[in-house]
Amino acid sequence: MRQILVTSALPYANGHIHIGHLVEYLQTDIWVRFQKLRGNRCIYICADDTHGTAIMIRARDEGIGEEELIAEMQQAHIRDFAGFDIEFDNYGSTHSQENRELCAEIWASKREAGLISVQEVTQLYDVEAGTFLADRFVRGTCPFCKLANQYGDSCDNGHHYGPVDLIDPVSTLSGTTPEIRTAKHLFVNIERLHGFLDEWTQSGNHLQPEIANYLKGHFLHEPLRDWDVSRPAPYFGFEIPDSPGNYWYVWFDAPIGYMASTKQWCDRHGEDFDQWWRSDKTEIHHFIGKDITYFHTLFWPAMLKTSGFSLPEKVHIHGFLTVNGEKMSKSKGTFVRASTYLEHLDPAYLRYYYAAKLTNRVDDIDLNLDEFVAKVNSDMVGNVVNLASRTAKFAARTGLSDVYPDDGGLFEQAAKGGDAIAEAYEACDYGRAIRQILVAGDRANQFVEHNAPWNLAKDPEQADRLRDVCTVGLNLFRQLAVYLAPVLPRLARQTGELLGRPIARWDESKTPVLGTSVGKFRHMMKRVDRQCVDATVAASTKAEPAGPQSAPGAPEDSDEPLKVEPLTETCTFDEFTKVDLRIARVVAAEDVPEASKLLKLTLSLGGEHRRTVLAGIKGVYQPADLIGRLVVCAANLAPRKMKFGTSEGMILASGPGGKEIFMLSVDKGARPGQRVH
RNA sequence: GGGCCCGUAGCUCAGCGGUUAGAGCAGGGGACUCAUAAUCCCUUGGUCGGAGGUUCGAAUCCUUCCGGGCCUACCA
Repeated sequence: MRQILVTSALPYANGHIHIGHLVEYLQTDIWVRFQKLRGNRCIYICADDTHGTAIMIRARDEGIGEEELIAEMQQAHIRDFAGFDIEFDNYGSTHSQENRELCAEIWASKREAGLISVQEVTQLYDVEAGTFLADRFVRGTCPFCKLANQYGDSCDNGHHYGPVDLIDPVSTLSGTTPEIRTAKHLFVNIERLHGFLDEWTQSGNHLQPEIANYLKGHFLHEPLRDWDVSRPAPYFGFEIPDSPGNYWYVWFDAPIGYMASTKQWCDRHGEDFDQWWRSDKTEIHHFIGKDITYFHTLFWPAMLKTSGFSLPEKVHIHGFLTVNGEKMSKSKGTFVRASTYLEHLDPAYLRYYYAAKLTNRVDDIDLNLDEFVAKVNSDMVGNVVNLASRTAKFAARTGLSDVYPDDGGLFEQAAKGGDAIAEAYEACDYGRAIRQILVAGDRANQFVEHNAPWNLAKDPEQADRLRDVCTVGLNLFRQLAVYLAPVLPRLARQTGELLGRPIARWDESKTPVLGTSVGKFRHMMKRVDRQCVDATVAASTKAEPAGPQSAPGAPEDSDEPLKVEPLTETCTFDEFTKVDLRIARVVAAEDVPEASKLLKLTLSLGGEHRRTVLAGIKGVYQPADLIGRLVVCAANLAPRKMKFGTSEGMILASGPGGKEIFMLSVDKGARPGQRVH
């Protein structure tokens, strides 16, 4: 019997669980249920990730204390997970006494190993809010391309810089201009463990091959940079014991939360913590998304290594969720919260659909809503549950036969197939497992079809034969329920109730149930109603709670854009008139093949006045569609030499970037060359 | 510029060196009527992104190109 400790990444206490998160928690829950069903000793550990600036700011905005905020959010998370039958053995919090102590212990071992150094870090400081500003809390003008309203670390054109280099920086917390301040931060030297990380990441099957390659090419081919693990006060987190006024950075204490949550479980169950985190007896498996690969495959093993804890046996990394082939979108209603889903749909649907789609690769998975309806209905209701539905009624009268009847080897075949299905689950290749289960379901339906119990039921002399056919049908169904139990625990429970024997172990697929009575059949899964899916999307489309009531019929505009890009400082009329905006006609437009975002436009300001402008709108606008249209351009902007030529102005457009760029258009009658006042 | 993943039937995907390339769904035809308009049988449909190469044999291995996605760097 293996002893296995499994974790999912800790959800951040700053937001609610949505269907994207659920890919991971369902993937993990299925794996854990599988392990338990197989008879392995397995615990599923998780917790809320509660520290950091974002929590501090949010609590301040809501006018409540951080601890109140995180307590409420933890309750909401636990409720959402429970609604999807995600069953943790312990769900803790990084803001716990256990975590504080473990952080201190690990910290002490880093000190002892001489891995901690102090370095000066210069950051922007918001005097009014009384806090240093993380990059995403600063907006300003890019020092390279002069693009306004950019984050503190990089701009939409892909330039990288430090927040201190931003032109006209503004704090998004207070709207004031931050000042530059220097503070001492504590750093962990990871480079000293470079050799170990080379070895650990590249051998032993701890990582998927594409991840191991990625690390080799991106981080391990050069010296590893020191890791900044402290933040100066004020910060919501744990103060570093030997460095008053400094707090552990949220990413230092978050993974330690896995251990702290395990500790709570151990204390509740009289278990020895060291048997789980300092023992070769226990396999540790982390399930995470590809976005946090870096922390779990480099820093985390390095931290564990120097502190003498067990290293993960495997870090399982999954991709992101797309819906209908696109990123989840609030405006399209595909950013669906767990709680919203549960108001309209059965969690079993999503558990099944994700399982059918998941592989052991890092690929993104797509939730196609049409396919979601079709797949659940035809696979689960039409194929699997239908087996019970079409035989249980007859068997309720007769019970099951005492001796397993001849079924042409179907039961044995499906029993043997269990090993391959188990292998697929073990490898996190759930899609493969599901495919095999469905094949067994097809064969079982054929058996029922050929033996037509509905005809046997008409002839009293065929009663024994009828009972035998139903005994086979229900036992073949039960095998499917066993194999699907990790994915559909409720179906397994209902099957246990129907046949009077609970499903508790994988091996029960090898032994038929005989000689028992059969309960009254009740639908085990309803067909997915397309309207409920639409209702879920509609309920998710509602904008964030809008501000003041607007006139009936008026569009309800969210204030999100303003939050993302707060208004800048007042400028005078004279300053405004310094920018000479002109109407221009696009007379030529061509692709810049080597550039990823640029189109080369030739603008006419009337007569012979031409301007060449390189505009970052490739992929959003087609060159052919632009020719002839009127645009607004900043005409007196100093020419800028760029990699692909000189740009002699800018086209006015709004939007956050990426595919969302919206050029300003001009009402009819405007003429090229006219000034915009 | 570098890296990774993907490109197989209308859709979602399996197959990853060996008989005429598969499944589910969708489409077409039939059967059945126990079952949640479920099920069963038959069937249409693919120069396996393109081109080279290795091999007795390639969807499968190699090279290269094209297309899609992601990551990362650099330039301005």
